[in-house]
Amino acid sequence: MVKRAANSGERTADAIRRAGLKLIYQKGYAAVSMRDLAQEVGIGLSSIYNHISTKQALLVELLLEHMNSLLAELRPALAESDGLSARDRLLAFLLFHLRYHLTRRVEVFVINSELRSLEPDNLAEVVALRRAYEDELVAILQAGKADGSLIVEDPQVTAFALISMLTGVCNWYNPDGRLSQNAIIKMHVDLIFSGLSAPLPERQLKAG
Amino acid sequence: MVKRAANSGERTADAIRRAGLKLIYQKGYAAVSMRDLAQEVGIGLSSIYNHISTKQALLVELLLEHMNSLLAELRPALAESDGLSARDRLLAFLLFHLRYHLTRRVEVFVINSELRSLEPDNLAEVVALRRAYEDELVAILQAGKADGSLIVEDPQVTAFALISMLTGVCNWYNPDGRLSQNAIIKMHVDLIFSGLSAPLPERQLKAG
Amino acid sequence: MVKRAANSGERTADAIRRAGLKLIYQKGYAAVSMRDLAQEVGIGLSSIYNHISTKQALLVELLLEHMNSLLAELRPALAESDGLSARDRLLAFLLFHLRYHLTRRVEVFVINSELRSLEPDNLAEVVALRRAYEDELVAILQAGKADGSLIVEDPQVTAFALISMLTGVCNWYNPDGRLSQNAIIKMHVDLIFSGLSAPLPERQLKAG
Amino acid sequence: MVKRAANSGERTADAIRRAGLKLIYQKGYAAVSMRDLAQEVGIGLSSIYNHISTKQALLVELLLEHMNSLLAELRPALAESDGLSARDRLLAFLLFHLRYHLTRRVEVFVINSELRSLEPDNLAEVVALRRAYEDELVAILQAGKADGSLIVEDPQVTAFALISMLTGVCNWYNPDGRLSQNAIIKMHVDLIFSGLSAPLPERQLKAG
DNA sequence: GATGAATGAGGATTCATTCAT
DNA sequence: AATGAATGAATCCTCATTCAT
Repeated sequence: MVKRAANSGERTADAIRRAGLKLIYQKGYAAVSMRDLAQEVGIGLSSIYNHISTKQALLVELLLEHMNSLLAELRPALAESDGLSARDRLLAFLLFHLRYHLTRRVEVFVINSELRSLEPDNLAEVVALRRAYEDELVAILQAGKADGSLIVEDPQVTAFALISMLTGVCNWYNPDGRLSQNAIIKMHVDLIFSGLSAPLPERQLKAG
Repeated sequence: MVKRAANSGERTADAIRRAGLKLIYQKGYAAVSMRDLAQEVGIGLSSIYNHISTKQALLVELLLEHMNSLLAELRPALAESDGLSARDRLLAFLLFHLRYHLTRRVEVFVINSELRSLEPDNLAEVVALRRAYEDELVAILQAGKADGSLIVEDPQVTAFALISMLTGVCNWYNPDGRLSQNAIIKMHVDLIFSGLSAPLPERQLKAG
Repeated sequence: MVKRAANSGERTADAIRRAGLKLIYQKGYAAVSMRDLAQEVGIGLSSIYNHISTKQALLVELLLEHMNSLLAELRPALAESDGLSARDRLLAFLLFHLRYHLTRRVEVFVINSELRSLEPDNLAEVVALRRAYEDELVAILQAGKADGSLIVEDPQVTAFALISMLTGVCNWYNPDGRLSQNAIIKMHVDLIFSGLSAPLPERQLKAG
Repeated sequence: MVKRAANSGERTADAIRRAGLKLIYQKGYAAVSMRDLAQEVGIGLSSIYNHISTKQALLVELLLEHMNSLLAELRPALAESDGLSARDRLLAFLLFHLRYHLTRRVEVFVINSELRSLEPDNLAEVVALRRAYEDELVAILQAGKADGSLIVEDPQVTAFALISMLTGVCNWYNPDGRLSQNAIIKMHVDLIFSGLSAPLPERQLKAG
């Protein structure tokens, strides 16, 4: 009795993913009920199970899809600076990371807050991808430390610190706010490369 | 079967707060059940309600207590550098923030992940305190921008960026790990003040 | 384990209403648990919520349905005596009221005992219907007072008194008892129209 | 540490009874919690159990006390009309009943609505007293039927009808309302003795 | 006599999920 | 693919009652 376009199944499945992402972002995985989800999508509760097998499966799917696309887009972004210095590669990484995270704030927030909602096996899978991403940055920092183009004492710690800072923008960035993405990106890049300390003459003399 | 001691009431209430903090940290507020909490404390489920009025009230109490103690301890820490330059005051802030957050990782994690579990009124109260804390940093950055001791384009953005980075250590710091608190603190302070870019002669020349 | 039929939904909903009415009659609204109700219906506890939204909603539904049907049936019953004297209209009202209340004793008892279990808004709605019913009687008594066919000092008070008396039969009438509905109705009508006082000659003389 | 007047125990017990009566009247026995009761009295929850053994025991105590005092006051009220006609004795009963019920509306309401909250043994005890009261009225009606001073077909049914009507005043009487107790009493007595039917000339002729 | 703390049982309601239609 | 009905387990919280202090 109910007729839909040929790909209505895919459309519904997509709607479920989108609604799931939105609701998990707003309320957290544990606080989102399948009823909430069904209502947001506009279908009956039990219909959801024609498209996903489990609430947990939906979360896993969302997180894996995010991590895979993050990694998939990182490689070409870094490739452009392939022969260049670690410093340039770091710049490329930063630009990519910030652009990507500012654009997909919701996914980023979710993955950072819902790791603990994952069952062990699923957690391992997601964490592996996340580590792969971090390792790209660690590798750059190690190279920079080696070639002297970057001042890095502990690449792992620095990588964590940078990712924490850069990912934090998702928590407050508002696309309708007073600052453009480019402005925000520039500020962060400057901060990371140059720090806050002003190299004033007198201070340089004192130090000397 | 019933155990009682002089101030058993206070002791139980404390145990509930401690257990609540721990469980919320591990599983998230929404995923912690009052049964879990009772079992962790080692009392009957209904006994919990002799000490807290509501699950939500427990969360609020934990978060407010944390924010209040954070602010209370910040003031004296900053007071020591009262007459000094903005740069010195920033250093004092960074040292305090890192030390405090490395010491109370659990509370910090909880407050950063459970704001969305707060009912509107409670959220407003907690957020107000959090803003007061951030504003201390913003004020320092503004002063540094004004007196030229710090390179800051947008104090608000920089404050967010710094807090994101500094708070991120809670996510990975392990007191039994290979790095001491002091080492971690030093790395972060260096990164914030000086950035990663190495001021090598050849680069300066190139740039010039 | 799962039973289903064409319109099993409606059937279950009806069964819930019937069981609810019966249990509330027997034990009182506050003393009926949803477990009791589910057991009486013969379904799982949580299944009830596929048919009603709330325990309170069930009560409201029962009471409103009763009041609406009472009013709906009153109008045609009165219509037959439309052009007649107030005395005749009163008789029609009494006959209708007694017949109806003797037939639906359970609903009548419930509505008289559970008004205080209603939340304010629901109470207002039910009370409005109840007042509409009372007003029909008040209007008849007023007309009778006006045309002199009835001795009525205060129509409102008399209406309350009559309804109290007539509704009281629900508390003791037993369809298997020694008295038929008709006998009971006759006694009440006689009492209301003529009172208990015997018009003995000597007394009439004394009064004269 | 806590000192009270000598009879503070009795005072508290009384306060509990009063508060219990009030709350049961307002919300119904099942809906009143011991917490409610303690709060109304202004003492700690567990302190209640120094004065009553059980929630049910409180209800029984209230109801028995009411019935006993009702019966105790009825006897002298009837004694005054001891040698007189059944009609006069009925009048005495009506006056007593109305006066008493108008004065102790709360107790009357409670006993009429909470019989079903009584455990079987307690119910039997209360019902026995209630029957004794009703039997006084039945006896008067029987006497009136025998001596011809009252028109009564079935004394039992008439007794129920009268008590229902007379007790109903508790549901709407308001001591601050427009009608005095005396006015209300007169109306009811007139209604019971004379009925509503007006003895108009033409009707008398028709009847003759 | 008063009470703070404890408790097992039970309160209404929601949970994720299944399955026949 | 969609769904209404069903369900056992779990949700937060309140219940009347007890008892050591």
